[in-house]
Amino acid sequence: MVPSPDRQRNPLRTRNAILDAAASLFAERGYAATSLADVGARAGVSRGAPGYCFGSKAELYRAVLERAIEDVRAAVRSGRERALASGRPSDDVLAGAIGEYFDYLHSHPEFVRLIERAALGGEALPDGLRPAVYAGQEAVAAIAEAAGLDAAPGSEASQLLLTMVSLCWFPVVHRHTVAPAIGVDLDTAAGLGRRREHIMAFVLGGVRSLAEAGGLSHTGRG
Amino acid sequence: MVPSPDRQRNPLRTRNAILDAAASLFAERGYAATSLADVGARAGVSRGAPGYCFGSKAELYRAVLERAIEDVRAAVRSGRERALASGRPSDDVLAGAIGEYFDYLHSHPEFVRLIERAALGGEALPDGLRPAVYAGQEAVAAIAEAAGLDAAPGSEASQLLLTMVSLCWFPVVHRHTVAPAIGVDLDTAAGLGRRREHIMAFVLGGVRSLAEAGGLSHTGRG
DNA sequence: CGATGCTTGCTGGACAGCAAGCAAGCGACG
DNA sequence: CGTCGCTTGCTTGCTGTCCAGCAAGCATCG
Repeated sequence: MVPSPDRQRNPLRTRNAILDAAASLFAERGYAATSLADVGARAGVSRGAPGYCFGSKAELYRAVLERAIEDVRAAVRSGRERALASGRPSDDVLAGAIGEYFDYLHSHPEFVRLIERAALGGEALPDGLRPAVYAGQEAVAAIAEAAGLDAAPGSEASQLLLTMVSLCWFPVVHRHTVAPAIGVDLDTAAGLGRRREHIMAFVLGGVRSLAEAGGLSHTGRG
Repeated sequence: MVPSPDRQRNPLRTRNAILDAAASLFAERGYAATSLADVGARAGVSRGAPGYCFGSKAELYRAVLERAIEDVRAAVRSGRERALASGRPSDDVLAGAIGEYFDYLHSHPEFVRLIERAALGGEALPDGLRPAVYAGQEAVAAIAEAAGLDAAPGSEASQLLLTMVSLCWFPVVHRHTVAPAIGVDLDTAAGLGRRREHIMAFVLGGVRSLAEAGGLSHTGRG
């Protein structure tokens, strides 16, 4: 790697370039199929720079995961605050949350792939996922507020959140495999929008039906 | 690999042993992180046998995927036939289909992981997935019958099936990651059962609500 | 029935290519 | 000049592929 003359020394910039490159490559190809040389090339640094900056490949992977999870945690928090500030009816807030989450995942497919691969495991140690738990708990609290449910672990709010996450997550991963095989188009903006609407309508309908049937503390609008 | 004296020559048995071993290893560790020597060891054959029987690693992977998809296609077909023969009300059939699919995936986590990795792609060519399309179309037809909907591509039946698949699929993959972070227990039989019930109730509620709101041709019971 | 010659299933050594990690080197900055 | 950030040459271990060889079966012949 010939150092271009205009490039100043900038450790932080290098570090972030390597993190970006590694994140995209790990997401695309997986941990085992990505070499440190590939990462260096995409980051515009030398073959050895990733190893130098992060000590080892495993450590680089950990750092990538940590940053990704911290990012999504920040997104959850900001979304929650916006929802709280809006003062809208709970059904609207719930619908808004679903739509926002759906859009967030579809504009960060790299994040989804990364986490998906980590969850499949085996390729490398998925430690350093501690912050993920906090992100999850914050999300449960947010959704419980929105739907007017109890936020305890194992509660209906948890189940509801898992349902929302499942529905928003799947189309990102299986956009080009299961979805077209089933006959759902997710390649066009229109198709994606239809899926989005379906999920929102479906979840709201399901919540309403659960509330009626199970006598939940769902407060409807308020 | 010392050939055990009792082991007779048996090409089919060897081939299947290699396919089994490769399927479990690819599912556990991914394509790139699995060596042909590992496959041979787990299959109880020599290091060179996988390469000899399948020509190349990529070809072995293709064969593994093909068999897995063929298996699930058979399962879909048999489930559909059983549902048709039962003559039960459509809501019951729908609920039964969801429950069966949920159980099928949870008793074949290896299949889920395999397909998930293939969908994430990049690791290897996900060709030979043509049979998957047929399986998908058969499943749409089945679900359309069950819910009394139109089975055309892009129809509500497709959307509904994708919803069912998403909900049943996700807990298998994220059983030890997202689910516990959110506070949903999927490790005990009781927790898994709760999730199962939640999904079934939720989908039925959603379908009913869609039918009421959108004026769908959902025929309720019949 | 036994011997013979060929096919086929499978083994394990050889080899080339690649990737991670190490360390010496080198230019820039303080 | 010393330190820091990074590069580059090299080592070492692993992996896919090729291939020569061996042994089990099978058919044909004596």
